[in-house]
Amino acid sequence: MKWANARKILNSDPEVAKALEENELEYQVIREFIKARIDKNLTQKQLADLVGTQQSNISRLESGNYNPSLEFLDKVARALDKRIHLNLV
Amino acid sequence: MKWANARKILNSDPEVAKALEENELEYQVIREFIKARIDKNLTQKQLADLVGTQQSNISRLESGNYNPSLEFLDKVARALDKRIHLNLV
DNA sequence: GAGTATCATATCTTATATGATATAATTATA
DNA sequence: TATAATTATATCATATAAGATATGATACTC
Repeated sequence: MKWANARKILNSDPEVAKALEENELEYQVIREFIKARIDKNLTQKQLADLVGTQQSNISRLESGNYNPSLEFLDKVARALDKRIHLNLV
Repeated sequence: MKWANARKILNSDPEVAKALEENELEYQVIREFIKARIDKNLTQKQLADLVGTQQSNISRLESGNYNPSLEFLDKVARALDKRIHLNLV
């Protein structure tokens, strides 16, 4: 199934649609970071060491229900040899 | 003077270059938010009311030396009828 | 230049992000 | 299937974000 289709079905329930809309950014950010880590073939532990934190904290970031600061995201991004681009659209 | 030129001069001092590089994201984000607010002809007070916070907190965001959370930035963006796009590049 | 609007700064309180450790759950490998 | 590797979850301590109020500094307007 195409995502557009799945999204249409999900949106038909107002509560689901609302939850999706409100958490769009969070999940997009999580996906970006997980993808970047996997692309570099790093474990959470390895990334944690590069960042200077613990594996559990990387897991917390990647698992959601979390509101990271811009600086923390920036640190993780740099450990992944990336830079954050943030735009208002 | 073109920015590229100014940047070249600034970069010639390693300490200045380092400070610039480290704070690039912060200043870019600040500029985005200030521009979006001005474009909508809102005062900090008006934006604060829309966000549900105080004028001083908007000023704190726009004045730097601050490490906002993703959620706070998202709230402000939405009050400005914008959405945050965050990418790793 | 007095009065007003806007923004910056200082400071307090409270909520929560982050560092940290331990351990459970899950997945990969032999 | 047992062992190891990896990830998720729980929890505590500490640092700090964010709400809030007050007031100082700057810029407009009359």
